[in-house]
Amino acid sequence: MAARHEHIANDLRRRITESIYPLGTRLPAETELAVDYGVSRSTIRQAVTALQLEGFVDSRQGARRVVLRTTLAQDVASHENFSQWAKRNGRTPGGLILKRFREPATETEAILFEVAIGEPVLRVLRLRTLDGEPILVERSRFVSRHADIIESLPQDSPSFSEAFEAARTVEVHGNQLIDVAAAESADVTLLGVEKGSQLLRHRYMLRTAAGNPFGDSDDRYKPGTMTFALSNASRARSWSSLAVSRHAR
Amino acid sequence: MAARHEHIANDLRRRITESIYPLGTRLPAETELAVDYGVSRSTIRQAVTALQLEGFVDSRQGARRVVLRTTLAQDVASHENFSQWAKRNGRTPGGLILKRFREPATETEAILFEVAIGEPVLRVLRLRTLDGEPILVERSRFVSRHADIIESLPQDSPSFSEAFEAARTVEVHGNQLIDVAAAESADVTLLGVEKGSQLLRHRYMLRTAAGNPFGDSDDRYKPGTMTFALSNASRARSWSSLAVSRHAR
DNA sequence: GAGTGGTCTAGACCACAAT
DNA sequence: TTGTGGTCTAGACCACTCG
Repeated sequence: MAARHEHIANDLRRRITESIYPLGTRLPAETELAVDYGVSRSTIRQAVTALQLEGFVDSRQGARRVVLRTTLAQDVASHENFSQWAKRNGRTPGGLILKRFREPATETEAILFEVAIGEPVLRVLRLRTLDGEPILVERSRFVSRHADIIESLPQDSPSFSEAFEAARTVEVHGNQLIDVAAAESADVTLLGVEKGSQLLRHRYMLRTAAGNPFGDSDDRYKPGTMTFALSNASRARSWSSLAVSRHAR
Repeated sequence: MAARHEHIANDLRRRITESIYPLGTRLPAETELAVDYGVSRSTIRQAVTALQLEGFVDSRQGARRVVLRTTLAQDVASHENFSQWAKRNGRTPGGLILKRFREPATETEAILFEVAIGEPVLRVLRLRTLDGEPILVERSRFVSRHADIIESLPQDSPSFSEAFEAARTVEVHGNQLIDVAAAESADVTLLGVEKGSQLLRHRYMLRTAAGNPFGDSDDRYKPGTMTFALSNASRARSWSSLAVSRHAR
């Protein structure tokens, strides 16, 4: 099914996050890993290069790779969404739609989403879970046919994006904002945090691959559950085929 | 000097930006490029994978690579530092060093910063202000000659990076992490927040332009004072209805 | 000097796309 | 069916790090 280098990358990533290879330690040499996994050195290089690009390890010619970080983090510069991220890390994403209703677009929304004022906009309040644990509260808005897709989904649909893909609508994050926001009453109840506590907030526009906006989202994470990573691609080293998990269009 | 795959990547990038391979066209096949450049297919793959990661081309098994964008958009906001950001927005950045002392490098720090165990590492605790208002608490570590630069600065120096620049040491952020962290006692006192409250945390390695690590930092912002903005629009660049759903960076 | 990562070759087979 | 990219192997040599 999955390629060997992907399996190996997943395994090494797990070893790092589980502190089998703690922060600041050296990874085994490529040749050693090749023997351990019973593959060629090239295949090992494919795997560790993926970890390097994700910022887990640093690599310098002549020296062993060093573990730079040990926490799982969503890469905000990629187009991977929450459920894809969860699955790639061997976790089970879940979702529960709590509210789902249409309202006419306000003037602001009309400009934001490039629709007419008064055109219906679907508003969704959803709790998202990881391995059954509440992780974040998602407040999203959708226009036009994307709203139809969402309305046809069951209440506990784990992933909207899969439905978009099935409908041949590719979803892409545009500009993103990250800050903290005070928990509202819904957040307090759903995430089990104290009233007035601060949540990690991630806001972003949703766009089709053609660049047309079709909605946005405001995701608020329970403290301690999520880290966002971004890499300064100035050290853009590469080599053939990373562990790029793709989805059909 | 540079590797062949780098030369080839540079050449292909130039051909794309100069519209020798215009937007939406197909790149030559790997085997064809291999013959043209007189190298093996693997070397070609190293080159075109770099272009793929930069968002210039899309790659799908079985089909030729397609040109996705033709402009040299600078990749990812190399995060402007705090004082630069403040000045650009017409605000006055300030800083106050509260602690500044050297301690021998632990084993982890030695590997992380590529120094010998026991070599002195400068630890700095600093309050940073905006128009006189406390905004964030910064915990940073520096090695070697960078430590000397910091130690020579006055206690209220508004910007370390300017001192680095004056010393001809270019500072570059590497991988960055953003999450929330509980306020420690120092944070409570300095930022005037409640005990146990959550702060927006920004962690990053410091590297020279050559890629050598020379320190790191852990910055914690008072809620409501800072928002991080980023965009992955370069990859979202449109081409009809192509699938651009991937992870990796 | 021994070990390690960076580069490169010359094959092979497979999965998927286009026609 | 043919072409193409994705994966993988088993070598080789070089540049660099480290003890």
